[in-house]
Amino acid sequence: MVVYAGQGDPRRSIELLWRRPVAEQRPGPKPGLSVDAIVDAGIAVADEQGMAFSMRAVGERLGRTAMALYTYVPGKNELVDLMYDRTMAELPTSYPLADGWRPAVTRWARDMWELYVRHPWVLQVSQARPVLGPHEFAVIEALAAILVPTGLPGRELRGIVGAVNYFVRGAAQTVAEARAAGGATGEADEEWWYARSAVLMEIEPDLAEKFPALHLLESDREPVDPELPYLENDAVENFRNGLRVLLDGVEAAVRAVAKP
Amino acid sequence: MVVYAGQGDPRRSIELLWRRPVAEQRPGPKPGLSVDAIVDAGIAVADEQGMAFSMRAVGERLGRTAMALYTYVPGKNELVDLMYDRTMAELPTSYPLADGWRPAVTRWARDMWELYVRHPWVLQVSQARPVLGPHEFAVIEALAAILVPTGLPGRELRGIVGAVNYFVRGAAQTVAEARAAGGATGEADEEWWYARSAVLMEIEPDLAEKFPALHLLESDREPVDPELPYLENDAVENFRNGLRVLLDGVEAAVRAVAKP
DNA sequence: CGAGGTTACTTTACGATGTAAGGAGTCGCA
DNA sequence: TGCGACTCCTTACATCGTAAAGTAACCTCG
Repeated sequence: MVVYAGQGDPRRSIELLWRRPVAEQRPGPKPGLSVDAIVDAGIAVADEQGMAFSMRAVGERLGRTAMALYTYVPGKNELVDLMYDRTMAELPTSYPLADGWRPAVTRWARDMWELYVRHPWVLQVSQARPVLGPHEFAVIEALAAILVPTGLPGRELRGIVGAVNYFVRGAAQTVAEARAAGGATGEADEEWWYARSAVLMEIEPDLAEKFPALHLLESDREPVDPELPYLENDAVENFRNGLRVLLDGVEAAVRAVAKP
Repeated sequence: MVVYAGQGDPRRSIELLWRRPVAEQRPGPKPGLSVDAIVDAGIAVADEQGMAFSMRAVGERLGRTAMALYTYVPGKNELVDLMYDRTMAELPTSYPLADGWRPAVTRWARDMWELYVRHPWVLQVSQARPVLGPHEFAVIEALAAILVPTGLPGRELRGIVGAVNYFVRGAAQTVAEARAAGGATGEADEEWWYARSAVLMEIEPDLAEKFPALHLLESDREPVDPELPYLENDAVENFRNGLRVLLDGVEAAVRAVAKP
């Protein structure tokens, strides 16, 4: 389930995201909950159960029914937006530039990647239309602030920011979903892979000849970290090497601007 | 809804994917449907309604009930796997290398990008655990076959293949979801953006000062194609520039191997 | 202090969804 | 001719987001 950013009333959504203070001293019973409490509960539930968490589960965690949430939040979509933005607050808002842009971007990417792995459901919030919350802005600001001093033009910068973003997201998705799928079925990566590749080899024994380049691609594979499961090792390796290549490309662009 | 690759019986899944021929001349009534017909109908419905299509809708398109499908296909997850692999068959299985790897990879990326935009639901099939169908293999084989002749080592190649993949997926997701969200609500990009940015400016007037780098990032924006809606223009621009940067990185790696 | 209106929260209910269970009809082969 | 495998249907269930309406708590104003 990909959740699209606030399709309801834009004003209500944005006021919630930016925490417009609600008028105090209102008639009626004291609120027993708060938007913050609901968002926290939502994140906790989503971390456990993934994006397919239910409003009932969030309510239950707060000792309420699902419908109680609708007093504070217009619907599940908007709650997810709030959860998304609150999650982004876990990241630093700036990175030291003492050693230049490259280590800074690398650290930004690693932090982002770790956040995705920590909160895999975030990967299922639609990227197309930004949530437009304060912390989402801050995260991209942090990356932009690293790259702007390179002197690259806006067009170039947007391409780079996009590419780094896409890359980190994709790389993280690989681990996150590997874990989620394993967790859901209780099946470890190795078992999953083994069961399938065994059947595959039996049904299609000449795979290696049919896809020679792919076979070559899988050569000299060495575990980066023997503690980690199979697919995760792959993902970590791909993240490191892929990011290096990508940043080499950025370096070329930066050099081209520095010495025209 | 992210759909995880075949969590059911591995043998059944893989036999379906590789179209193990079913014994003919079986007792019982003649099958009125076929796996192929169901997969086609599924793709058609998913293209219209997205990944949240229902088994009932697929059945209806074939003049059957939802339950009729379960005779041919174990469940929705497996059907999605089949749809995914069939979709990958739309792509070329090899690219000419006459002009070197770079234009070939560029074309691969563009073809892939267009496929994602054509079938946005494909973006929601989990990447972590491959579907392991013949056409999925063929698509990665095509990319690998372009890059293997560069002489790069396996580790490096995997990083690059991953990065290109992630990048294309991410870039495509941006357009695809922009369209899907617009299509779902009947709301054009411009309206969506306008409604939100107006409220945002009203509530948080000093955005530009709060996020200076972001503000700079948005500078000198020119529509690539005036026919296209707002967000799509962005996406196309980001795709071009991002891919160029990424391939510059690959070029650096290739040169490093060529002349050590 | 008491009435009236507003708010917090609950109960109930509705229309989706994926799919399990079981039955009705159809056909090949003994 | 009948048995058993097969296709397809009907019915049913749990689960989901959330609409509607009711109840009880509480502030404000007379």
